[in-house]
Amino acid sequence: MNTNRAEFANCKTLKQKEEVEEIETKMEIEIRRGPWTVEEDMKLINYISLHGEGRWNSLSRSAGLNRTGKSCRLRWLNYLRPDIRRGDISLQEQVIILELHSRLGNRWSKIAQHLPGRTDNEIKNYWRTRVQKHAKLLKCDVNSKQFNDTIKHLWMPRLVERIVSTQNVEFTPNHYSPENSTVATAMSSTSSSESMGSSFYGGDQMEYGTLDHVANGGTCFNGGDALETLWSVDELNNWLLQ
DNA sequence: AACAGTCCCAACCGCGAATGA
DNA sequence: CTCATTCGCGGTTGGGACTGT
Repeated sequence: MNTNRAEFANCKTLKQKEEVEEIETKMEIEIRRGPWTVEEDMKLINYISLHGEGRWNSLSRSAGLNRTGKSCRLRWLNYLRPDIRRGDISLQEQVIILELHSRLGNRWSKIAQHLPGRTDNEIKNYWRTRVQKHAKLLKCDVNSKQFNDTIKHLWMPRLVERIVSTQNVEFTPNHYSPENSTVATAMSSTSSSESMGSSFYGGDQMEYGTLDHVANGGTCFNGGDALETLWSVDELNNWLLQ
């Protein structure tokens, strides 16, 4: 025991000191879990504003937070970051989520990259609470071809129709179809932002505008109850039976 | 008003990948 | 190269808010 004490006292490297601190921390302080307090938030914000992100475990200790590095990282990325966008998922964002999910599956962080200010957690929650709810109502699996077709041929066109009409863009039925989509073009006609990359619809070789363009573009619509007001369950079921 | 059921979202957990010693 | 640590992702859960009876 005394030998260890002496070793601790003599340790010189940062790594050694961090290890000692960690041992002492584990012995003396209970790691906090659960909801964050305002005080904890402030500590994290202040520390990151001075020292930047990264090295979350040591950051947690240095900032005087009795939290795991993981917990700090999550709190920062999903809640405290200054560029976080709050509020309902807009209609444009819904279209992007549905489209990207059909291509990428449950790769939430990849999908989130196309939605500035939205976190993977938020998109994941949206999918689970809103989209899966509709699959449940229709009594089909969320990953089934049937449900994917519903999204592709009914849900997305309706969303796009609503976006276009809200933006007062001239709309014809040809503006959106899964096989021949000019949706992004129509939707981005009021947008001033620059195109940033990925093709919007129909696979890698097709060029119908860009998702990022849509995400960044124009007016932001409140889409909170959009799914529920686009159609009734009966209407969906009738469509499925066709 | 009280209770039960459902919804929603912040936070946690486990695992694999990346990085460093 | 190996092992330990850290990071990031996707799945899951707990509990407060909301809604219906």
